[in-house]
Amino acid sequence: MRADAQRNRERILDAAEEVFAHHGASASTEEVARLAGVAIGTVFRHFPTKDDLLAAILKRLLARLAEDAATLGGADGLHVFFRRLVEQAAAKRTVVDLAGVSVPAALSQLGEAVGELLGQAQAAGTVRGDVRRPEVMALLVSLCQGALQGGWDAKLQERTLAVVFAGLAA
Amino acid sequence: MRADAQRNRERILDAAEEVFAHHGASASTEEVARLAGVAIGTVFRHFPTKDDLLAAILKRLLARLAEDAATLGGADGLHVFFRRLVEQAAAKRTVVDLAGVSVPAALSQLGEAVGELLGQAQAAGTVRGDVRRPEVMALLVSLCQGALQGGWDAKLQERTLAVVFAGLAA
DNA sequence: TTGGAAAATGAGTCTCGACTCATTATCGTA
DNA sequence: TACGATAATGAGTCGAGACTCATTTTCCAA
Repeated sequence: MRADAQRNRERILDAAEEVFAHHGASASTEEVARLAGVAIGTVFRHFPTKDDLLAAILKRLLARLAEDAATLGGADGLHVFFRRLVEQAAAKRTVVDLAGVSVPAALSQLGEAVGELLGQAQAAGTVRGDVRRPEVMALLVSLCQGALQGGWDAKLQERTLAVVFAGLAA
Repeated sequence: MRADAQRNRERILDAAEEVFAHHGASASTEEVARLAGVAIGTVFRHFPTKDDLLAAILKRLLARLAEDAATLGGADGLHVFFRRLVEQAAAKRTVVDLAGVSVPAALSQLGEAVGELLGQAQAAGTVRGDVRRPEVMALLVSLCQGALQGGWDAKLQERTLAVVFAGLAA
């Protein structure tokens, strides 16, 4: 791949992340091109359809999250991760808005990272032993959705998470 | 209002509820008109913009939910209501998909009904006393969002709700 | 019954956004 | 450097869907 192509690809991904974070997945490809400083045709050369573009940034984002999760650990790693994700969701629509686009590989990667955190929390006795990964993921997704849509303030977020954490606790 | 106008208004609302439930808020007004058996112009005579139509069915739906909540009560009324709502969310996109449209009056009506259920559950000792209405609403909205998007099966729904109920419990 | 107001009709307009492609520019190799 | 391959450009096509309005139909009060 030629150097300019490589450079533009990165620019487009960065721009797309920014644009979709602010205006949701319904933002136009044209807007992405403008922010990236390339012509619209260039965007479509790299990502033949809008869905391809969405899938690409979603994959990147999920990978980043999984990586983030992997650096955490210990008794309250899971709790920290929950809080961090919910906070981000309120600010950035991206992850949340993209129900339609699927990137199975990236998602399962995140799932494993969360499973790891759950295991550690259970080992430390911070979380009940009979809780399993699927419901933890379900709660995570739900809370992100809710935070985005509801426009929670810090207080409400804390109180809501407190209820969920209590439910997870031993 | 003339009799035919009244009749058509009802038909349109019913059709809209059906259509938006299945295909989400992005379904076309034309589709609604077709199902209602009226011309597209008739829909716009009754609801000048698509948002007006969405707001109208959302208002209806929230009122129905509030009414539903009002018939419940006792120690586990809140729990029953949670479960019922989450189940519906998985089947019908309508309530959930409509983040953008706001119908403050209808929403606060639902809020009060939930508050009432919460009060009763707390009086019965089924729910901790320090839980307040806003976080209960936040959890309700979040779980509906999550259920819709995640396509939960019955098992997962039950396990997820179990965690939340444990968090609410005394 | 009938006249006119209210309502319905649906073909047509308009906007917006995804996507194309002939042309032009840029890169990297020989 | 020169040149062919690769990439970028952006005006233009296309389809979809919200909304309009001149015309026709329906209701109902007198």
